[in-house]
Amino acid sequence: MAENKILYIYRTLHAHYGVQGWWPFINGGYHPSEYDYPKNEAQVFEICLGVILTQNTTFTSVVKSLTNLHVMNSLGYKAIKNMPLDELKSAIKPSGYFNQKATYILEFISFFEKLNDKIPSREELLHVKGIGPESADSILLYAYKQPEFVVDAYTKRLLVHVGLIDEKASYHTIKKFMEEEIQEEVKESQELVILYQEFHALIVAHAKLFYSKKPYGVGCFL
DNA sequence: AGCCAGGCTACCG
DNA sequence: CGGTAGCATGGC
Repeated sequence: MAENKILYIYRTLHAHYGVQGWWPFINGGYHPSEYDYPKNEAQVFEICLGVILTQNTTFTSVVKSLTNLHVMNSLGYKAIKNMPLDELKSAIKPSGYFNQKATYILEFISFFEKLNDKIPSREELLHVKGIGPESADSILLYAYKQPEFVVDAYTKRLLVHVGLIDEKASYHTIKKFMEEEIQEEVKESQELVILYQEFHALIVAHAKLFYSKKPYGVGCFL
């Protein structure tokens, strides 16, 4: 059976850049080819925290913020909840928008505590202030291993450039398109999760090189 | 020096 | 509804 274009893009990126091993942790770093992360509640929360901090920011800036919290022995929801607001803001300053993000983090923590280790639904996540569609999907995919494809600005640029979606396509449209294309070939949930995780990471790795500045897609081999 | 980063909310027409 | 200003720091 002929592979569809989306799966072709995935195979090509994977062959080119190799396994990405997202999500990275402060403790443990990258873990390519190991998909049993997160291993505990602390790692689940660290991913959620990283998702909020990385909104419209580079992950290297996020690592600085997470490291600040870590050296203060405060890289956990209980510690963050109990620390002075100014200390939190100062710790996450490198990631930008620290006033907003401090509020978002505290909002998320009160939501997270009420979960009692249950997996949140996408709808529930979207009701938390500061969690939009991409953050909700990132949390579900990387922290909770749910098969939700993550769409970001890079994904859209790439798909527009190769002519698979329209410039005006919404987040939802792009997400459903990707999920349907991929599920033509991959049905099993566990396999789907790993593919979604790697695919999004590969798109980011590739797009950093060819889709960061206009005109987008110059030199892209897809 | 200016543009961009792994977005989201609030508010506008 | 769709479109956009504002949010803030750091890297190149």
